[in-house]
Amino acid sequence: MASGDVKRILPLIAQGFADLGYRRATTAALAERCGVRENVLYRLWPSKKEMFLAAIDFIWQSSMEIWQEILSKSGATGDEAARLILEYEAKHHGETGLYKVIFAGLTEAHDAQIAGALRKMYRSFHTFIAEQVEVIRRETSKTLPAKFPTSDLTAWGLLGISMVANMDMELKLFGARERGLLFTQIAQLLIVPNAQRDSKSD
Amino acid sequence: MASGDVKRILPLIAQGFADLGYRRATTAALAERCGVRENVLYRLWPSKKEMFLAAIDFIWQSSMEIWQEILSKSGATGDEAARLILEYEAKHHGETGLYKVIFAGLTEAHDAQIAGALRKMYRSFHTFIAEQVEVIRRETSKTLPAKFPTSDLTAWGLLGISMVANMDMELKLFGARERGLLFTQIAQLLIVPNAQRDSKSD
DNA sequence: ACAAATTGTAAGTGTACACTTACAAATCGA
DNA sequence: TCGATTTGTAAGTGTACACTTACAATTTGT
Repeated sequence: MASGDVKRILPLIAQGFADLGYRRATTAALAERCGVRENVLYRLWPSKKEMFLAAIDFIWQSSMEIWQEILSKSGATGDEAARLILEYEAKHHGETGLYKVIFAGLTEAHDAQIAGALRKMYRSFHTFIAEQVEVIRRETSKTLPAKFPTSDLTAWGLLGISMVANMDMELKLFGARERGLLFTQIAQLLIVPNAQRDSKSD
Repeated sequence: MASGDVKRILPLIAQGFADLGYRRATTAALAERCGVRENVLYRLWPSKKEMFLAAIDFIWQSSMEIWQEILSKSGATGDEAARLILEYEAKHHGETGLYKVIFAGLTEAHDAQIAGALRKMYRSFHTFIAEQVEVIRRETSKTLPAKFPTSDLTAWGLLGISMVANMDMELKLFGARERGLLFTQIAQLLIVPNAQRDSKSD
């Protein structure tokens, strides 16, 4: 039955798009990775584009599940949870292929459907992060300085950090050490106002 | 003569890649935009890839020239200069097609030459920004708090901010207003430690 | 057990693309 | 002015790709 096949095949399709990008992920290549013939894929989706849209959705859901799990494991919410997610991202960043697919999708963003799918995904992503920032700020309960960015804006900034981190993995710009610092030092600075509490004049 | 032609044609090629991305920018489409036949392009460059590499270089140089000009206009260096560049980026962001080409290149990063060209470009970009951050920090001459990111790290963070800003332009994620704040509030926070000097308890 | 729907295999089809060839028109160097 | 090089035009070529068709092998419902 179709739905069973989709469950087995979709992850492989998604990985294919993540590895190869949209254009290089030919239907033949995708089929081979799945161990089926091309027409089998076309029985599950009407076109390559539809396969890609399904892949975006799948990868997004996978990423989300991982984060949710991290959140639920670290006694409910809070600073600790955020730290765990950041640590996880610093280490396993890009493992799900989320950003690879985003990069692939960006060059196909002239297509309204693909742009829409990416937008939807990225906005959920943003909302999720902004919520975490909110939680942390409520807990630390310091009054925010004037002109300190809203958690909304901060979340976009954090997404930006993730973008360079992933570009680094793609292009080898700086390396794992600095990538880690990006997720800890810079992220801290954006999230809580008192990251600079121990101000020493050396 | 060839070199004259390159001067006229290369900007159009670059714009073509920026508009269409690597794969969709077919040699036929590029030729038409330049008002010449395909084989004329192949008399200037041996392959499409070589055209793309030339385009990367051209766009990078154009961007650099703009920034240098801004710097030289605003009485030497300093906070003012940085503010001007940030303001310029907030307004004209993506006009040169720099980021579009980066996005296009990222999906072709499996090719060692293209990856190399992007890496080189991005590293120069980073060096330039890091230098500006350095200058500003020296001028404000406040002792940096412990664990405050180095100007090097900060520069990567700022590049990340630019990335989301450009993704926004591509996908319409948030809009011009927040894009502006990204370049002012968030950037300020990363560059100087005392962005939160007027801490008011509302 | 047997017709009907589903799955697997293999071979196309049309087209779009990177890149080439052939050759006429113009330009240039002497 | 004339041979040689450069420039412009037009028409290919081979191939890789999205997508299809035909049909045999299975599975399924009754």
